[in-house]
Amino acid sequence: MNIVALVDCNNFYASCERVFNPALRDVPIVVLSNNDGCVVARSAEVKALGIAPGKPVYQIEDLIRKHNIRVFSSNYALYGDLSRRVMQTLAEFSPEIEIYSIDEAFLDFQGFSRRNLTAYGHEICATVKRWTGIPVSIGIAETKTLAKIANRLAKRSPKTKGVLDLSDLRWREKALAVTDVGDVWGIGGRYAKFLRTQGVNTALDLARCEEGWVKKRLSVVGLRTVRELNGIPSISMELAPPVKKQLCVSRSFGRPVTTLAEMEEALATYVSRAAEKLRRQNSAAGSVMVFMMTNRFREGPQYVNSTVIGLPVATDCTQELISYAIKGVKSIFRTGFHFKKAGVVFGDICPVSEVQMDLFDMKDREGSRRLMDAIDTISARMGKGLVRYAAEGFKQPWRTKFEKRSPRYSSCWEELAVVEAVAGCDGCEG
DNA sequence: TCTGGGGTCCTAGGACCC
DNA sequence: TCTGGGGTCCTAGGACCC
Repeated sequence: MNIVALVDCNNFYASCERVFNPALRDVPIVVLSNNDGCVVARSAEVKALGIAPGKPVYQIEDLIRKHNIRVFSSNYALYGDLSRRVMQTLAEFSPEIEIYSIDEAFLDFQGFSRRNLTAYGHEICATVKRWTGIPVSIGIAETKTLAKIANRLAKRSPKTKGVLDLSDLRWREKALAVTDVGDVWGIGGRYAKFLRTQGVNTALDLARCEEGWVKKRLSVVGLRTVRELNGIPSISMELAPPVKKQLCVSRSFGRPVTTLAEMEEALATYVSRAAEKLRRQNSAAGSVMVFMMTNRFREGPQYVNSTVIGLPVATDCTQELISYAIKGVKSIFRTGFHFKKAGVVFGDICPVSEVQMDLFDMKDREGSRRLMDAIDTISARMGKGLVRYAAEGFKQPWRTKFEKRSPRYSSCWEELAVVEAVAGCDGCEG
């Protein structure tokens, strides 16, 4: 029998902030999106206050003051590093693991069925907590979609102590009956609304829908979901991270951009980040799309535009990609607007080894390859951003804000956590 | 003053070809 | 008055995820 576990970190970003700062334990915490704009993560205390995810922070200033909520900018260096540690720990417990997102992983438990899976789950929770400081919950079931539901219930019910095994049929129906259709993995806001108009209100209602009808109204994706709810595995484990077909880097600006020069700097910077990602997966991009937009939430003249530049020869070389992107920027930039956000999307991505060459291509590709290797090596050894293109600008006044970021405790020498010895401390051993 | 970022997949419809 | 049929490819838009 197919058995899969979904391990999900509890309030991951908020939990990360607590790992190196015990004073934050039991204190309400929110973590903000880029530019310190919206709430993207909440501790349990904040969820209890009813603050919705995605809430713009300026709309909850009063609540923050009243309940003394601690507010943090996103600290991706910290979260990424702790995520890696959690995943490494999980890999000890199953030969097959799919890292689904920064805070979730599916473990294949096939062949484990004779064990007491609930006890095994508790052992995983305890080990991850001990080794990384991060609390996790685990849902176990025959399919990924059911494991998601099990996980959600495990988080909600204190009785489960963080682990719920739904592989027993008797429990499955009960679990589906208490799960709102909108809380099913794969059913978003639009589908949930539509399904409710059809009298489909719970996961159990959805599981009992006729397959032909589901396929017609929710496409084959919805059909897979329904089958999964009935215990038929229809979404397989992805053991290796898939090569990206599209790579995007976009950011809101810390303050409005009004000049072409600044817009070019910003785009050059984003292209540089995107090109690093591209090289990490050994790919080359065949097209570059750039876009820019004003702030749709503000009064004043609005402008949104984008342009795609097809490359004669696909490349992973930063300076070449920057030059195409700058051409795009020049073609769509207009003065007289306060730009809020811009970005770059690489498309027509193919493996570097399969790049179609051009008979009349005169570029020194071997030379650029060596340059890229050198830059990537320096960045890896000496720190990101140490070497960069002049086109990226120096002061970068438009940069995204992270004004409330905690120290990068685990990935930056200057910001390591400091432990002060206290005389007479009896908690120390040896 | 202040409203995130980065992805995937599927479908419908148009263009184009024979 | 009359206007085939079937296939492929591409793109835009819509849905979803964290």
